[in-house]
Amino acid sequence: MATGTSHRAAPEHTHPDDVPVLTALAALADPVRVQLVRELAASEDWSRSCGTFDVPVGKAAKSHHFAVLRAAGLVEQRDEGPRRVNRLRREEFDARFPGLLELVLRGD
Amino acid sequence: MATGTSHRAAPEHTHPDDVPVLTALAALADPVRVQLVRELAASEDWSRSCGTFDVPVGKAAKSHHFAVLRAAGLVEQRDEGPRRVNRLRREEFDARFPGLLELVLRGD
DNA sequence: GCGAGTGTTCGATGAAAACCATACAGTCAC
DNA sequence: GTGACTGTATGGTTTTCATCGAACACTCGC
Repeated sequence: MATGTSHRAAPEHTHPDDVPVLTALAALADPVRVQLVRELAASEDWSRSCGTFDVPVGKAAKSHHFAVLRAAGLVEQRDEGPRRVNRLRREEFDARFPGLLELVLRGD
Repeated sequence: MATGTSHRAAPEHTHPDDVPVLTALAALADPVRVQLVRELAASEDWSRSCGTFDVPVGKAAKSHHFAVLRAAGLVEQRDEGPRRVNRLRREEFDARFPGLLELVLRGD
């Protein structure tokens, strides 16, 4: 086998270009996911693993929310040893849905 | 009693400025409501009563959806005789959530 | 007043989604 | 290998929301 050996299934990603508007809106219409996105936006790319996010739900639910964000083209994930680190797809998502991310990050 | 007599309760409106982001996103994360907003955007202000929108739900559900849109600051309503006519709050909503409405109207 | 037309409210139902606890699958250090 | 750690998958509960049918309220023309 080649180098970079990982026997774990790579997470499935969806590019923002392939995401319907309704999917993007539904993904962002949840307080927990918005909090994840905001924390992620305030961090360096690939600096945060899923477990480091402080949201008031169990880890199973957290994992589910990350899957939703991935499917909405908002988050990219990569395996780094035992943990899965994240990156907010700022530019790609912004190119597809101009202003939307900024709106969510701005807050109230 | 003064002129313009209406014994019907005026619909409660919420100004976009008082709408949380999550409420706005949740309101627009529904296919029926998006269709209503799009049809409304393609019509003149105050030209369409609730019944004239062609969505695949009964009138009870339709009434509910209009209430949600009102609460999200997206729609303004006024009673005109027996019917309730609508207006999309384009500028006010756009001032509060720049780009969001345009995003939804653009479609996919 | 009466009847037709329009829209809201109420109660109930069904579907979707969030959530948890548990069990499982990798990765790493030892 | 064993054990600690991290995240995913599964099964089941709870909550939320869209929907409908029926009843109600209001307006208007007759």
